[in-house]
Amino acid sequence: MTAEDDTPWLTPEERGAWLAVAALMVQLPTALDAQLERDSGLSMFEYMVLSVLSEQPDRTMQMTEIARFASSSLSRLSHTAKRLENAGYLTRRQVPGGGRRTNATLTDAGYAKVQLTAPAHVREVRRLLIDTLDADEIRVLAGIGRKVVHAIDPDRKCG
Amino acid sequence: MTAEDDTPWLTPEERGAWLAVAALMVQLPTALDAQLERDSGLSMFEYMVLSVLSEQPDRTMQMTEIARFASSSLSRLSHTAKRLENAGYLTRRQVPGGGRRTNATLTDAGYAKVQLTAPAHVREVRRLLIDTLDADEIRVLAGIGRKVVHAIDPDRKCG
DNA sequence: CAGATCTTGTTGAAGCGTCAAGTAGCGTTA
DNA sequence: TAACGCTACTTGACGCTTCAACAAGATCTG
Repeated sequence: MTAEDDTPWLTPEERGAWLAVAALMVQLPTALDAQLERDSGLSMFEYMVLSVLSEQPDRTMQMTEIARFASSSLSRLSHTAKRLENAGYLTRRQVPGGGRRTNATLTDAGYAKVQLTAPAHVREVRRLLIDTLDADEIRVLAGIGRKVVHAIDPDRKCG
Repeated sequence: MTAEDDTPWLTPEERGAWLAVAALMVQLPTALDAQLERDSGLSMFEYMVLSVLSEQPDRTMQMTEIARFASSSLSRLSHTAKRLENAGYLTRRQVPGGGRRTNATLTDAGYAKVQLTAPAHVREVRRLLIDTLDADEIRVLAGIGRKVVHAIDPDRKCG
């Protein structure tokens, strides 16, 4: 905050953008979590796990893949998978082949849960994000997201 | 997912933008938290509290104001304030005037902590967000943030 | 002035995420 | 074939956030 140091402080415009992003970064997850919790009893993260499984042809994915896709630690996923397994939404099984790989598979109940949950969730994503912006903003936003994610982790596989 | 229902599913472009935002929304807080934790032992939220106090002329703010500014519940702030108070970074005092208002004030140690922590934090915000984008993107991003935050909570005071 | 209600803030319990440690299969090296 | 190391995953403990309940002061209302 002093006048003369070598810290590259933000300009007023940059600061404004940063404050706006910080607010979005905090509030959007909270808002989406609230809708999911209220309507389905799922957290955003749980929904992402079930959702990504539901998009696979065999409703199956390896734990590590799911974790990468959901930007989560394997530990977090393992805890959550246990809860989802207890709830009857998925099953886990060692992959017979090699290593200690584990596959998670969506059960019929899990698939039904996603089908039931998706519409209201998509509506909320639309209401809060997509329909709030015009086509140009959406295009720019997609680019921004990809650039920032790349800055955070240059050698990431998916996303 | 079925062909005929009234759910306004996302177009491929919209879906791409949403996935990019979702990734940003999850990874940027994690990355910034990691830097702060590593270099200062503070969480992003703790830093925001100390930081906003440091910007007040008298280093003082009412709890409710701080909570609004940090997009947090009063409960979360109360717990965190207790920890920051125990760490010697701030003090709390009932406002003598009316109601049950409580003011938090940054101590000298707290102010020093912010001064010490800010440069590396700003550098990280620059590295991951600001310097990754061009001026146009930053301008658009600021607008997007404000619009989305407004969609989430139309009658919010600050931000 | 008694009671109701609103705002503001704190507290304790429960749940989730993180971190460090442990388990498990497999390849590689000696 | 024993020892080491690597990847993949799980587990338990600890810390933070949330949620519900409570507390404290002010104001309104009969």
